[in-house]
Amino acid sequence: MESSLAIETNTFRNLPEEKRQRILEEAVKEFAANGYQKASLNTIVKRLGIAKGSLYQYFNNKQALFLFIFDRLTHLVKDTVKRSVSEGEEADFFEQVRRIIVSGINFIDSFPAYYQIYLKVLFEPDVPQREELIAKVRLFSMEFFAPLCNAAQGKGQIRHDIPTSLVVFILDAVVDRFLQGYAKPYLDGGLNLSAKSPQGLEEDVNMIITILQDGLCLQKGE
Amino acid sequence: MESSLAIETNTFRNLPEEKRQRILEEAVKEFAANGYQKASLNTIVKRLGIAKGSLYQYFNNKQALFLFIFDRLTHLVKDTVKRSVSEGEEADFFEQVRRIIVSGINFIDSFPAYYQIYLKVLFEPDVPQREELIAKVRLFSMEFFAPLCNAAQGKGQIRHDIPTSLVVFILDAVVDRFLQGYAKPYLDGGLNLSAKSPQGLEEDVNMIITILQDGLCLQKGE
DNA sequence: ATTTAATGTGACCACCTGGTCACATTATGG
DNA sequence: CCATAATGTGACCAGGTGGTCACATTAAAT
Repeated sequence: MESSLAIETNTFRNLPEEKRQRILEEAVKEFAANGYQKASLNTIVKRLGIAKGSLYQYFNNKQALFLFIFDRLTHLVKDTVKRSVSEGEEADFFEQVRRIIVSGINFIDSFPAYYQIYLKVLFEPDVPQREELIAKVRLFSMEFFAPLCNAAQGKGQIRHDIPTSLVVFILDAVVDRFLQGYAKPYLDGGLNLSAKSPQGLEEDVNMIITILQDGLCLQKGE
Repeated sequence: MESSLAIETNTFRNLPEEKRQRILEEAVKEFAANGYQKASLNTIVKRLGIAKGSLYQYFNNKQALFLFIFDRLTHLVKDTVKRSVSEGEEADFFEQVRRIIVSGINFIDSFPAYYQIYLKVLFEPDVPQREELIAKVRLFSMEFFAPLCNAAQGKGQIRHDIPTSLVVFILDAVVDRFLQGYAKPYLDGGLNLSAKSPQGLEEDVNMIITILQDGLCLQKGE
């Protein structure tokens, strides 16, 4: 049941499922490879073997096609994160952080092209409604981390001499970079994340969590 | 004394200093605003009030102009970091990390357009020789952090149950993101870094260092 | 003053883009 | 079977790009 404010055309909605998927798949590939501006509708229609006019009967313009795809992206993220996190509702603070990272890895594995699009949007200046789009996806990490931190401070699980905003900032920085490094090897700082086995990844994640917990200094118990 | 492998033309090198600066300034502005691909040579020459043919007598093509500018960028980074760090040669590990962050802030304040170019290159897929260029700039953070960590582990300043590579990774992630947030408000996760006074920034930096030192857990002394 | 070399110039080129539209084709329903 | 609506089509458009080149202008050297 689509709303009447749908960004896509009735014509597109009435298309046979198979064709609709083919079109989206190809468009996602193109946007993932080239970002918004450099993505070429000519290339998309050429690869699909359909006329350009047809594409313009499915979506009013390039922007509409892109926004439709990004909307799917946010839904996919939402679902993936929820699935990974909702299980451990009452878990320890750092366990929940760990789950967020794992769900991020899962998302990248499941929908690498969509994650590419997210990265592109993040750093491409003139994608339409960029800030809103980023905010939509970030809502999960931000709106998720902030209450998590507050709760943890309440429960005495983390220190309260540091503002929540700074804690969230550090968590977000490390998590984001870890995922970026997993998707883009040249950003992993030599960790070689993309080539690691699930076990190897888990070890790295656990050590990162350990550092976040106890810091880089020598521990008293050692 | 330029090498004979110079990327720029003799004609450009013989230009009066003032004109050379004007041209570079305008080109830097354009690349900073639009990245490599979308930067327009037509726009540059229009703003400069020179003919396009002239620009092509200074640089063989768009790529040469860009590489010349990026080369200046790496030199500027090198100088800025060296100046900030060399003073505290024998300082504490975390103090040196703090200095790196401060020198990053200094660089962004001094050469905002150049930092913009770096960010663009970092996430624009088809800039020529992107990986080499990134590596050149990263060399400082990576090749700087790694020996720093090793030395610190030797001196017993940081724990040694965590591989150096992971320590470097976390440092790099946090430092990079902090600087990105300082330059791009929508990346600062609500910290509002770009609007803060130097004192405010210093406080944030110090708290981040504290967390890196001692972790997020409640400290025994509290 | 005259020749020669170095620079400056902008119209022009081929190519690509997002978007349009008159027309062909197909489906639908009476 | 036919009329009408829905869908598919690709040549075409204006606007932009990086790059070229024959020519004008200036500087240097003889």
